[in-house]
Amino acid sequence: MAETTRPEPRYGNRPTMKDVAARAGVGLKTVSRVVNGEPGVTPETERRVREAIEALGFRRNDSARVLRKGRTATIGLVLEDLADPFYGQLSRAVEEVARAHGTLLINGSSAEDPGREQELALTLCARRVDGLIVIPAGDDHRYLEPEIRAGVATVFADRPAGLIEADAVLSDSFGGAREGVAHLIAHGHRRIGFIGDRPRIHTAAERLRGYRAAMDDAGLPVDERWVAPGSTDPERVAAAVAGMLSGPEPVTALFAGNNRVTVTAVRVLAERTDRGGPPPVALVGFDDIELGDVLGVTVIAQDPAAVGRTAAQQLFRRLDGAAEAPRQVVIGTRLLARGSGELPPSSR
Amino acid sequence: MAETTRPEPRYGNRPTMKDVAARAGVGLKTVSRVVNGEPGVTPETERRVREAIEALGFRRNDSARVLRKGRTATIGLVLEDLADPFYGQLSRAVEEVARAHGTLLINGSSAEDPGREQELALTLCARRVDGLIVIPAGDDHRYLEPEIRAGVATVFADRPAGLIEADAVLSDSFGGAREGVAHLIAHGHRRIGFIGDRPRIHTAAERLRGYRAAMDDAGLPVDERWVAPGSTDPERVAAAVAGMLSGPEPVTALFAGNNRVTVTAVRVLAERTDRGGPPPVALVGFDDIELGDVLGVTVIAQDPAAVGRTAAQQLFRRLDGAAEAPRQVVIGTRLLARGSGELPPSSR
DNA sequence: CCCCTCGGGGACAACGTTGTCCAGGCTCTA
DNA sequence: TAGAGCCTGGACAACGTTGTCCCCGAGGGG
Repeated sequence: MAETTRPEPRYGNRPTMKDVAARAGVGLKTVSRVVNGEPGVTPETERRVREAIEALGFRRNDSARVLRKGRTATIGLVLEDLADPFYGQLSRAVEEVARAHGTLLINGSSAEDPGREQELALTLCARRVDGLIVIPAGDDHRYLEPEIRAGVATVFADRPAGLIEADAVLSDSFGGAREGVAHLIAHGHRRIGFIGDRPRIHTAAERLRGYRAAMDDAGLPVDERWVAPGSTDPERVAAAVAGMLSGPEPVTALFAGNNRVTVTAVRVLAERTDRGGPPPVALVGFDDIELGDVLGVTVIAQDPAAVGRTAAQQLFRRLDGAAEAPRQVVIGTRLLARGSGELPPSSR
Repeated sequence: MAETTRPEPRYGNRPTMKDVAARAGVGLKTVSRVVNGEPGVTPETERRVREAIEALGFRRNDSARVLRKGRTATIGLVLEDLADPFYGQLSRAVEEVARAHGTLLINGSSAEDPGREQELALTLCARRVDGLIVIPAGDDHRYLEPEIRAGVATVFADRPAGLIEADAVLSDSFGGAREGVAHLIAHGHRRIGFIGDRPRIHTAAERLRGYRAAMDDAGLPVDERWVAPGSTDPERVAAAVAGMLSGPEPVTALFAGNNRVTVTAVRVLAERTDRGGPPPVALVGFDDIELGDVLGVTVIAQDPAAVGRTAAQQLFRRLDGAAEAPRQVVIGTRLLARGSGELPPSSR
């Protein structure tokens, strides 16, 4: 027994090209030629090889292929939570672009945990993805520097990179929020509440900045009790809404900083109305929600598919060798007026 | 120049263990020992190796590792459309189980195209995933037989496998639909419409069967004009709804066969009501939708996360060597009464 | 003081594929 | 008919890692 290694079940003992070659009575390289559609094989030989492949149920081992060729034809996408429709659509758009380039996509969720983001991104690098699209959870991406230097094309989406220079594709959070709040002001509101995600998150900070800019543009003061940045946890959001609507000078309108906040706000406001309670409160949300049209919720709509598509296209441009300086692309937002944002201030 | 091959940029010339070994002044295997936390390395040597790793930005090449070890620590998930919240949640649940097992998940969308399902599944097999979870788009999975025989653990989710024996985790489509339709009957409806997905899809057929069973249980006849299986395309669904609500004997209630149909139905019915039109129509949908509570839509709720989690757990049981006969697990559904399903029949 | 043991470290082969190079047989032409 | 290609097919090395085996040096006991 000269046999040495053989560690485990070994892919359940799959046939290799060598086995196919033996069965077809040809050389190893000839099988490789057939499998890869390379020229230089007689039809008769090819037939024999294909027969053997069929009979043995052979399938080429891509790990070995990758090792030899140096390219994996794979890109990675690190996102926040696949169960969030926003990221689902974004991911899907990336997948389609990848597919068009004959490339496989691996996506994973960071669950908004910077540590997990890093772990995931580096795992993907160890698998030697050709490129990486990252939707940041953290705000320090220096850990990616060695990878980028080693040739992993990297594009950030939805939020910019932290502490490194890199391509990024973003939605216009600042402009969108400013427009949404201005819309409320145009409909007569003066006391407007802002409920957003943690300001450590770039988009959340930008939206808050847009809110303040719109108020400032109109010469309106901002009472800090109207501003509630923090987690998107439904309980926290519900409490914030309740807080802003109580007291001597309640807000007459709300701006919700993202789709999860909007959903909770809609729910809370609906309960309030069901109880035959106080007059309705105007609402504009950042990012569209499903059935928003039916519910009559006015939103600043982002285009997650466009963000994903654009990021993927930029990534493939880099993979094709584009070497310009890193650039930021901003995807515009659209105000969809559906009723909730056009309510006049209640008379108290 | 004895150098021969060197095909392409080669991962951008990443350092290998050999480079690390050279820099640290140790043997190749010693680096491997450090990287894998194997015993038999002096602290001093380990320190030198780690320093070299850091300095060079070395990261182990998992392709080579996989080739050598024979296990990829990767599973694949073939689903229909990642942008659909149902699959997003399912995928996320699978991801969490995989993560707990130190395994990476690769998911891809078949776009409901059987050809794409097969292409994707076989691509994943070529990458030597250890296991595969498939949400079928097609109804013939014999193409997977060689893979399964070769040792790829395979579990089907949401829909059973076609023409092969395999584990499957399903929602109770038949029972759920039957319960939903019975609910409408209990609220006085006699003419109930069914709008579902293409009956080639197993779950769609089961739900239609559940509809018929409930009608039959109550001794009610089914007019074939009330039954509209087909695509979930909004236009088709809208037309079907319109058709059922017109004519001399319109239906007084609708059962929607899945979340996409429900969404369109809600939208169409809302428009009808906005126009101050005819009396409301009762609606029960299969599968929950976002904000269904706010909208007051009665649904038969599935638990996509439970389906995904259960399928993943079964997969890992197989990977751990479980060898019982293939088995089907059925996850129950829950009726959530929220108003739309409790409306009485309109008096015309 | 010598031998034996033990433990750290290194040489080597092998995983399955693909790129290079060459051998042999064929055809075509001078 | 012989020489010059051309076409088919195969031998071999290399990709980066890990498993096996062995060597060498230090330390302890006889």
